Amino acid sequence: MAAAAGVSITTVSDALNGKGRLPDATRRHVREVAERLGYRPSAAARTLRTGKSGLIGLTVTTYGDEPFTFTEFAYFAEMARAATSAALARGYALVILPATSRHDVWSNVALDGTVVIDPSDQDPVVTELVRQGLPVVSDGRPAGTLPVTAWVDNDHRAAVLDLLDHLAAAGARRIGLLTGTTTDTYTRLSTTAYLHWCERVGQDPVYESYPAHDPCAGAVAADRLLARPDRPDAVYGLFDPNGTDLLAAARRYGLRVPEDLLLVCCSESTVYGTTEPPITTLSLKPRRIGTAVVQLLIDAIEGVEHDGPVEQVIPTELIVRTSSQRRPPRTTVSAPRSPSRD
Amino acid sequence: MAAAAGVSITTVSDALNGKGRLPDATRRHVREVAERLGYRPSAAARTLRTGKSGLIGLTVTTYGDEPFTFTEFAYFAEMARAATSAALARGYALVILPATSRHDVWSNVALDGTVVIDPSDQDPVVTELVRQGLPVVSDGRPAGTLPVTAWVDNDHRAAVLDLLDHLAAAGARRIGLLTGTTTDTYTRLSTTAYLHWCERVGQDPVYESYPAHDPCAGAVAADRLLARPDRPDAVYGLFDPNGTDLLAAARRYGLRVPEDLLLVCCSESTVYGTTEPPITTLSLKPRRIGTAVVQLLIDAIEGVEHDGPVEQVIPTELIVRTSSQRRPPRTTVSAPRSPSRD
DNA sequence: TGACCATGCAGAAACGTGCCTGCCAACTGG
DNA sequence: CCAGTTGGCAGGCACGTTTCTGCATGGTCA
Repeated sequence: MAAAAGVSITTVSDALNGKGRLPDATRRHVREVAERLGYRPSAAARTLRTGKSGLIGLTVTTYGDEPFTFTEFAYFAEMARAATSAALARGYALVILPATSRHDVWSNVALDGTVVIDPSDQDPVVTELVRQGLPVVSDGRPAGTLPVTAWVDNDHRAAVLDLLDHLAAAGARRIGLLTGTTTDTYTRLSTTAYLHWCERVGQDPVYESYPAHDPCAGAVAADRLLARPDRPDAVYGLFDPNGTDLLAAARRYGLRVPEDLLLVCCSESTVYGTTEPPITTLSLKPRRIGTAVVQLLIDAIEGVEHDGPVEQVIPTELIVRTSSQRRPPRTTVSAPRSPSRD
Repeated sequence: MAAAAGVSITTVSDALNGKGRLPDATRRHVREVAERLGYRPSAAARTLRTGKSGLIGLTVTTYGDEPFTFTEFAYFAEMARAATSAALARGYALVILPATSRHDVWSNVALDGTVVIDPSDQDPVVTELVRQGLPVVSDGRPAGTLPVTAWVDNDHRAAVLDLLDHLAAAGARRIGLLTGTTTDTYTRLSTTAYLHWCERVGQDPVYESYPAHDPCAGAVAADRLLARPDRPDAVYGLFDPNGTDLLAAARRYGLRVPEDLLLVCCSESTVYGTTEPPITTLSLKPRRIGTAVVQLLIDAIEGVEHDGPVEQVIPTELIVRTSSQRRPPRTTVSAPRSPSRD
């Protein structure tokens, strides 16, 4: 390449990177030759020399044997998409990595930093990365003393309390919970918020737990919850598929929604706008979270100072639909759903 | 590191890579010191030296301004998940890249090869990669003379013909199609298969098109299709959300499913098992496609010879549910859905 | 006219591997 | 006892950048 342009290696580098003291003529000439030859500088060499790879990792905690939970929960898909977009917009690319510390893969890729979704307490991957001096930003407030660079999360407690108040205001006397057996922060915070609320209003807790990664178990647990002698007249489901599961279970028991049973679930799926009846959902705004996480990470990589705290709380949104309104509005032709933009 | 272990750099390299002529004692010693120091060989240097990065790209064609379509279609999410798993299982990591040839990102990452989902004819990214000598495997039979290394696809034509026969056997007299305005291979093949089928059985085609990336437009198009004077008594929707869209539209027009309207859509979403009524779906088996694509790509990277053709056709699966059966089975308590495993 | 500076470029040292080559010691066979 | 072989390691080059330094040349100013 340098030979083809009749200049030195230094000049090529300077011309392409806009550095050095070169007249425009030389710069143009070099770029033109590079274009003609289809020359692409070696990313590996650049990375070796500069120490920056332009790659950031994305790690999703794994339930079960499958490495990812992308599919079951629209949350992860949306969050990952937003993160990818945000990274690309700033010239970075995203690498998807397993949460398990498989040396052979992790050490094969030179990362500038990593996004970790829902890290467990004492997460070995995180501690290893931090030891290497790499910035780590987590989606989900880190448990314990996990030394992340920054984190982004919702206020799960407030969201659940607000949601339960909403159900109570709609007439619910006994609200049930469909929750998970896993110990991740989301499940834990949401469940304790529920228990607190029950204590505050003097209701006996009514809940069923199941392993969230098993879609079959979700349907069974929904059934169990509605089969109880102390059957709730409203249910909040913590996970994405709970809405359809609960709706199906309600139909099996002849319960009308919302007349006999109020329903809310936490989901990012748009299908709940067109179910019969449409189901109220709690959105955690994964796109905003994915974007925020990546921004914080790249800021840390590039040494941008944050005077504020490196914690960011994203507000949730309760999308109220028919399933949580005791008096459903007069049935009218519902407008086609419109795309939500954040 | 070499100094800490009291050996030469060569010995360290040989010890960690299992090469050279070293007694087990030395090998163990070096590995132990490396472990103690938390030493990780530089991925950038290794890549520079060997020419292999252990990274493969994943590119999704973009509709509209958002770089990815992950969310709308469970297909992409499942396919990406399977591809990621398959790559990791063979020691590779996946990098998500934009389909647009943004130099700054593409040239920042050293790839060993790339998976391209649904490349357009004359795709500039593909031709550029091939020019660089990198293997490219596409999900979707490449249009025109696109020089991909290998490809994997379904037999869309056969799938559609089979599906239409199924609807006709269930009593459909006039089958409508909800299709897209885009020119990707999937849409094109499916639509022409529909037109062929219509011609064969002597039915006038009844279809509505809309830009598939716009979820709002899908609902409107579904409405349009059922509002036509030549209203079909069965509809096949090419895209994931069409099922719920059509169901909602049918309710608005007072049409019972499946008594007045048979419904099938192409989707990987599990929600169609619990809608009212459950909707028959055509599954393209994205997990098998994602796995196959990555296997072929890594085989090409590692120089594994294929005596057979480097084309692979994955069978589709028609998951028959109530919505496409004119005589619905006696209503019974439907079993909770079980996870499908491929 | 000589000192000084700006301009335009080239040389060369790293970055951290992998691998080829080579050297020394010890062992082996005749 | 000596040539040949084998085991055990170290030296050193190359991968393709970035960047620091340095060397000319020509212009400016006192």
